[in-house]
Amino acid sequence: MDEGESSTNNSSRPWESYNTVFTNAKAGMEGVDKEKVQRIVYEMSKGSKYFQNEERKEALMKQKIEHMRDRCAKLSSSDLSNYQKVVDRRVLELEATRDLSRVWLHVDMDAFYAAVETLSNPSLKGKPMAVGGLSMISTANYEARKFGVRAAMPGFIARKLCPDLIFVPVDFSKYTHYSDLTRKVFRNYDPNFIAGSLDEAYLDITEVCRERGLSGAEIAEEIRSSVQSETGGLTCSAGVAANRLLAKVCSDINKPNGQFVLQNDRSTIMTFISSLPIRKIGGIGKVTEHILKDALGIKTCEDMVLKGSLLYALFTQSSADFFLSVGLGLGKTDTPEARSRKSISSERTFAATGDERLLSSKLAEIAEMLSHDMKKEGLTARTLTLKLKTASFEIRSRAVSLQRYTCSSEDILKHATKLLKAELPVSIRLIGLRMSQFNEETRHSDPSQGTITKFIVQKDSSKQNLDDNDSFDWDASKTCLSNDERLSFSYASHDTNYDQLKEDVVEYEEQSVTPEQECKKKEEKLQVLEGDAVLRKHKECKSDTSAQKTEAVSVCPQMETLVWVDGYKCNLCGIELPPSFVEEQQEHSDFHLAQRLQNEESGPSSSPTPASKRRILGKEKANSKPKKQKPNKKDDSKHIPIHTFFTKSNQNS
DNA sequence: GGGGTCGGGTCCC
DNA sequence: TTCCAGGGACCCGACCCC
Repeated sequence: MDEGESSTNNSSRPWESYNTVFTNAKAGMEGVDKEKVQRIVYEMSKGSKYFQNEERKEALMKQKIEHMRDRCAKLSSSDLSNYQKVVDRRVLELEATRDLSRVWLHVDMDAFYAAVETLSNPSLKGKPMAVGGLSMISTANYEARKFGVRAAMPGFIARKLCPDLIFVPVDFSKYTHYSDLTRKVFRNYDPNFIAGSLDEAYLDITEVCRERGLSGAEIAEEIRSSVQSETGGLTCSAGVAANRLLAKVCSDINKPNGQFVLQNDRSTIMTFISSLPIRKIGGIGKVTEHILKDALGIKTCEDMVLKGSLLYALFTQSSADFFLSVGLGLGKTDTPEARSRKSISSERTFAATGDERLLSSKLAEIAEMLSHDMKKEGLTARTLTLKLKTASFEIRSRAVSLQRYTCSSEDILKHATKLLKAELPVSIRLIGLRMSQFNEETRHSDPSQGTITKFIVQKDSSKQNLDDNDSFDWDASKTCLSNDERLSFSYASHDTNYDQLKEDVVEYEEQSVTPEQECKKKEEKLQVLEGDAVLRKHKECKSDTSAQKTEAVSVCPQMETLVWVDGYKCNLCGIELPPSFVEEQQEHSDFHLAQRLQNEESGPSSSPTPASKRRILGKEKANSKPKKQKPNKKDDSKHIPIHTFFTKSNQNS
């Protein structure tokens, strides 16, 4: 690109400075006439609202870069030498963490969605094809990529680039099915493999290499070949390296249907890294690349170390640390802790409108979708965020934290409407709703509950045809947890729940609530205690008041003894757990025992307290609460490197 | 000053 | 003809309250 040039330049080739993600080199796009693609994308975008917004963003980025250059220029040599000392110390510290004992493999399916579609419709073979629609493409096959068509490109531009392009609508159920097949293969090599998405995974193949006396390359060959045969022809690419960051870079090198192995040897890694463009690193996107290149002259990973003092001078410590570790070829080598979802959202794009009635009906639709998804996952949350994209592509978000956890579409819509009304009048093309700040107590019992829920869903649904192993593992990989991890996690949470329960009882006694609030609270309590499985049952009964009462009593037994009817059905609350779920059944029995103890101790009126309410309550109690481990902001458990980089705040400048 | 919250931004698939 | 998605994570600065 023409770095110094403004987006409003008078060049005879204005498209050259119109940088979109579509012009980046991607696998399969080597022979593409880049300039032609760039020109067509530019011509089709020019003057549009989208284009104007891109220009606005570009201008902001340039401003940021200028600002950084200024600050760079103001650094004295003594500043720099001080920062260099910091770098030297950090290099030593980071080097000390280098672990060359592991062998990581990153598998990435080749043009996954497109390949699946071709598999189910062989007539598409050899023809340029894209999965998606005229507004957006999810992925394109390699024939289409030759024309410059690629993922995240609007379909109407793709069609211009490739008039014969065939569009196939997205069908996630199909991709999930094939993804499951690949995961069956991965599990044989690493039962705790990390699923990055439907089409990629990280496997720690250290043990399998050692046990079978095979090299990483041989295992990679074997896995790729198994994936191909198990799926009936889907190909994938693999990268093998000492850590996940490098393995991911490697899997892209010989794409498609190839592999690349980077030896676990420091000097080999340093050589590899030395010329590696920073954009190849996961987490360094378009913006970060430009900032590093244009403001600091950093183009390769090696430059990150060479210009370390500038990085520590201009960026926050965590960003600088990440850059430096990239420069040293370091990455995660551990199998990460469980990663649970932090938010759930739903959004829809439509033809821009300022019509209040239309917008409110869209809002209601989205609230309904979100509520449905939350109920499906047994989640309740208390922070609602409204996202709007205006007709001019400006993105706004407005959030509100509620008094209590909810998942009801009425609650969501009520608060979302307030947020939206405050923004009107405005022409909007997208509305999104997100719920976050989940009920933590529920969250702690989530891991095993996911499995339980699955069981119940399967039992309830005659349409389900997945076998148990498949669906369980699909769940596990979604939350990045192995079955073992889920169990241990669940056990750990058990005591917490009981302690929590006792505290909630005490706190509840200090409040007065309306019957309606009590009902809602009961709903939360049920989740705290038993997870979404019982909640589901409870909700089913909710429409019928008398049934609800019966249910509420049945889940709060006093002194009965638990018996597993037919080996799987709890006589006390009716929850169903397969006989093979020995530990879950035991855990469930423990729950009833705890409940009995609690009832004996505090009497029957118990209900949780919303977090906000708890804060208002006596500090003593709040403090005595077992503190949940708050994830460290620089937590190493993240297994997918996603970073956003911020410069240090503008101190006195 | 620390923690919580909100809003904007970046990145990934 | 059609005119730039949707879901999720994380980071940071600013602001507010205690």
